[in-house]
Amino acid sequence: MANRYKEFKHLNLPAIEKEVLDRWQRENAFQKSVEVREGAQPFVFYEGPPSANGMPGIHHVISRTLKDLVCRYKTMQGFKVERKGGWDTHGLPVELGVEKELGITKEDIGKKISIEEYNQKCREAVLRYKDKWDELTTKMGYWVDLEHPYITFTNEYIETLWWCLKQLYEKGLLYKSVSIQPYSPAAGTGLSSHELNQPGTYRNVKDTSAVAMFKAVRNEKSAFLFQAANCQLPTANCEIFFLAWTTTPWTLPSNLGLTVGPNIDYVLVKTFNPYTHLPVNVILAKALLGKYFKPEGENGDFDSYDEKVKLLPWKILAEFKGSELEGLEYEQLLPDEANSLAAVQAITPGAKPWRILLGDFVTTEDGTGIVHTAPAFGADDFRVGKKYNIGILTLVDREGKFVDGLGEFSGRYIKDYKSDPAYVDVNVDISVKLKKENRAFKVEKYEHSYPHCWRTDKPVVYYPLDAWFIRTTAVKDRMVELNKTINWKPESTGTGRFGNWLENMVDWNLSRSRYWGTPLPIWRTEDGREEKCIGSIEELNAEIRKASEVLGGDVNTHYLHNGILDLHKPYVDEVILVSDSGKPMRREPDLIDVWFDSGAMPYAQWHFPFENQEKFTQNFPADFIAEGVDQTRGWFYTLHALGVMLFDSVAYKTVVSNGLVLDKNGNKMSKRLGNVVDPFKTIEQFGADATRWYLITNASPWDNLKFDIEGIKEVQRKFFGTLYNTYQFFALYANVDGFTFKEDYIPVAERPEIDRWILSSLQTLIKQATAALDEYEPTQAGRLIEDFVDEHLSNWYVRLCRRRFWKGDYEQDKIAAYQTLYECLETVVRLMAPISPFFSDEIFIQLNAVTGKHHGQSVHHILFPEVREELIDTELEERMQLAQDASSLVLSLRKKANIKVRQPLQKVLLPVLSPTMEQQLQKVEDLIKAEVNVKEMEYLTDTEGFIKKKIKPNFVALGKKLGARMKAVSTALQNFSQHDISLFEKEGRYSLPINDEAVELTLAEVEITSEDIPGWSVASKGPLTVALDINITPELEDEGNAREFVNRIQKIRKDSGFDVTDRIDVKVAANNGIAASLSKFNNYICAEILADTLEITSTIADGIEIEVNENQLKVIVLKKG
RNA sequence: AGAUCCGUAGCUCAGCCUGGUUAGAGCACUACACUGAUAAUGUAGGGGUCAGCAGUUCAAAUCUGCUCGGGUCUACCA
Repeated sequence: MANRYKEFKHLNLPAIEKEVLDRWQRENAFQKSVEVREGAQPFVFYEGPPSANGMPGIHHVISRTLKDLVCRYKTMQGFKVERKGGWDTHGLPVELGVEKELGITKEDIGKKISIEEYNQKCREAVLRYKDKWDELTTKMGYWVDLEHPYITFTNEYIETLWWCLKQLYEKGLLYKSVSIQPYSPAAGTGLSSHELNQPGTYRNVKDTSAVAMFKAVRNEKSAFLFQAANCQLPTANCEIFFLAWTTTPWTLPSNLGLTVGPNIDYVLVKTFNPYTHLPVNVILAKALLGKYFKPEGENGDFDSYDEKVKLLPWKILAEFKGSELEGLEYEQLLPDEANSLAAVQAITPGAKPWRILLGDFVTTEDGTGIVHTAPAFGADDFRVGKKYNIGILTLVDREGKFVDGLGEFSGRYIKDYKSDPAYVDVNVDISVKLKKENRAFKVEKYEHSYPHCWRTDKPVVYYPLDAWFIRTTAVKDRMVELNKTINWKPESTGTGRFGNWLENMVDWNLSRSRYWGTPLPIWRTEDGREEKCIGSIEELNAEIRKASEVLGGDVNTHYLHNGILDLHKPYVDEVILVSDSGKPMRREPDLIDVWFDSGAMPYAQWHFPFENQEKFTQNFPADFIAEGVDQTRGWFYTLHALGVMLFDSVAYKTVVSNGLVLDKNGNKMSKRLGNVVDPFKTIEQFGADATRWYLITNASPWDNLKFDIEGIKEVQRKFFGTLYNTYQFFALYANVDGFTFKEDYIPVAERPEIDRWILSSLQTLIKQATAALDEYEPTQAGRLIEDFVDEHLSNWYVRLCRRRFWKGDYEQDKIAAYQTLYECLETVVRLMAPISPFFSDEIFIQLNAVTGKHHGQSVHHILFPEVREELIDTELEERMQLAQDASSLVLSLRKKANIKVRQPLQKVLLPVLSPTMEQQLQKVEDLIKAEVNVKEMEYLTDTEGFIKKKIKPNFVALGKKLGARMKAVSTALQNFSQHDISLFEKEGRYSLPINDEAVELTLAEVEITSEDIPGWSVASKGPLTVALDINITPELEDEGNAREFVNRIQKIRKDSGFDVTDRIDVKVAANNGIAASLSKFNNYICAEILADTLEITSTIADGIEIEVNENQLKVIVLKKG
């Protein structure tokens, strides 16, 4: 055991961290922190896998600090906390990165580069920055198992994913359907939302838009409309039309419905068709009348309507809600062979098209408030169409041209996909046709923002594509229910963002048309009648052999010998399986959403159920996970969905979602803006500890953080600097006195007031910090620790106790001081260890190296401090607060009178309002006197006429009782005389007449404070008032001089580099006044400055010039020996 | 467009859940002081329509509604 505490020269956090890191590595500290808890209750943590194909940024440091501190804390709480690292390795960003690097596009795959080579490139690229990530992980002190991470592209991982998929398949939760997705006819491929969100894809374009007229069918349901239109007889003039607007007239042949908003007001309007000038009745949203009709035309003269005058007369015939229109039928707009009822029903048996539907998505911002609905070409359309079973028509092929059976339009491209100079816009032709047929109410160019394919620059369309779905909607209620058991931090994310998301859930579209990812393990016959879902490698290999036997030829010959070695494309696609009826089956070509990869990590990280069954059982569900709030609908969702579907369980019990890291101006960090903060540089410069402390204490994790390097500097200076100094102070004197905590622990009750106070505060801190951490509020915990170190420990305890450490002999009081300060330091570093693991460990080790109080090589192996409730003394903490306040008040009075603290003063007057207050103050009297340098404290109790008092209502206590009478009482109290107040105090109660009614008041319901002591200079804060006697007697002046002189000599000692224990001889030349002071206090001075002699003469030759209260002196200070 | 979080001093934040009468810290700035641990600290000073409007209440930074501004997620539409 060392016998001296290490004394540092400077505080150099990065250097200390490097040493600590080396030690951790040497001693396998992380591994050991898990091992020492062998057999203990596990605390389960899941690491959300990052993707290592990009560089880590500062925002990764915050979420990882959060994860790390919780895990460290729980370890210190006695739990066994394993943390398996992981890597997310599939997905589009990887593919795009590779394509960029190789200078190819998706079309080149299979041509310029084989899928095999392409995927090989992806596999290499995906862990490109793994080293950088590992480095950051290590340097920031994030303890996570980097040796055995799970990697999503491995066969084992994928095998578990397949197992999961098969479970879902067997539960009937996996199905194939169409979904409406962005599709680029020019490129012949679907686009992901990621691709659609590339900059520049949304562009303002001018399209031909048309308000088409859909003719209502007259029947029982629609009778009320025809009645309103005054058409008792079926005449040609009596036609009613629904108006619907579209910016894509090419979708009109595929129209199968019209959607209205149930709560939107619609009107039936009598008017003329502006193109054909035929009288018509039209229906549209009331709110949009102004778009089509001028106010002057309302109730205009229908009989003398002139086609040349552009003013349409119009008249509202009826008004109704959208909900009243539900189910009404209309005539098909552009009937043809390809979109006949027979054709529709051939695709969707039993479909009932051309009806009015209700949909919440309808707005009255544009168009007519009636939405032309073509299920194939819009996600909303598809959804509402499905609900009403109106069928689906896709009259445009994958190249973007009309199919056969549409007469004049067949074969024409809906947009200029071929860059044909002779291209004629089919949308215009459709509009012209409508105009001619009295089926267009308004046709115009319309400018709007429309997405374009980022590769071909051609407009994207929404198009039905085959996709596999997970029927999450089937377990929606259960997911909602279980979500309520999850502890969300902050809570609002769980109930709000996540809760709402669950409420509005749609089935999970799993399909991705890509190359590098987990293949969907489903094989199908060509007619789609038979299919097989594969759930393991073994099963696949068995099926491979079976197919080879049944189908013969060279089917699967490559895979017969060793089985399949890589579950990725292209290999799985070469495998042909055989159906039960003996037909060949090919794999469904899709890959699955990478979110499935990460959502299945609780199972796949252990290769469950093929291995580690017990391990899995012990580690599911997680006690805690944490990621950025942007993962709410990503990882948090997929984990939850799979947990519920596979095991009817939550996947995590607590989830903390942290906010974003913005730059100091509140802008999002991006490479483009050049405001990204390099985490390596930051850690290099300021240390991981200060960075972590700053990130955690500056703002709650879920608030966005405005990252400012100045904030880290402040943390470093203020918190770590103060703590470091406190330790240095301790080490300095403990080494001098040889304190090694070998003496018995002095019972706290036997220690001085101030020791009991700091220990009581320390217990309070432990209690509060523990509570905060238990509630996943590390910000609170950090701030509490900070306050304690700064306010209590350093600026009060150490400041007031300084003398106890360097004065006097090594006996009880001094030992008590050492024991107390030691306990504070050691406890503080244990409390802060989870947040800032390096410096705390260093200090802990240095302390423990001498005292050996703990068995353990690291603060991270021992237990978190436990509160000793019996040491908490609230009264003591309160009176110390009084002492601090009183001192502060006296100092401010000194300041006002311009009397420095070194000048002793005679007396402080303190009016006390109760005996308790007096007792409390008496106990801290010595502390106050020493701190403010006064000789006596006098308590004023009999105060009438001497102290001026003030009374005001205790609003909290009185509010409920008085209610509206509060104001009157408040005014009455304001007018109380000194006599009234003292009467009240004497009686303990007062009867106040308010509005002819007596209001009884007790002392507890008012606050009485002393305000003034006539003739004295006073200061007050709350109930505390102090007055200071500022007379300086000659006696006091002498002492002031002596103290000033001591101060100067101490400075010389320090400047001369003397040791704190060196003895000196002093010679001083002083004029008469000062000389008298010095000689009078000769003994005191010698004791203070450790001088054996203090010689006072009239002159000395050289020596150092000093000034004592405006007197010039010369001194010679000599070190002895 | 919807959901959600945020808006308090020049800056970073507390206080809001549970309403109570002078709205607090720290940083920065100015002056003075203290220091035998201190890169600290103390005292004093300037600095606030608590984003805005309306409501509830004896009383609103705090509760409710609306509006504005910022962020994020989702959707992107006739």
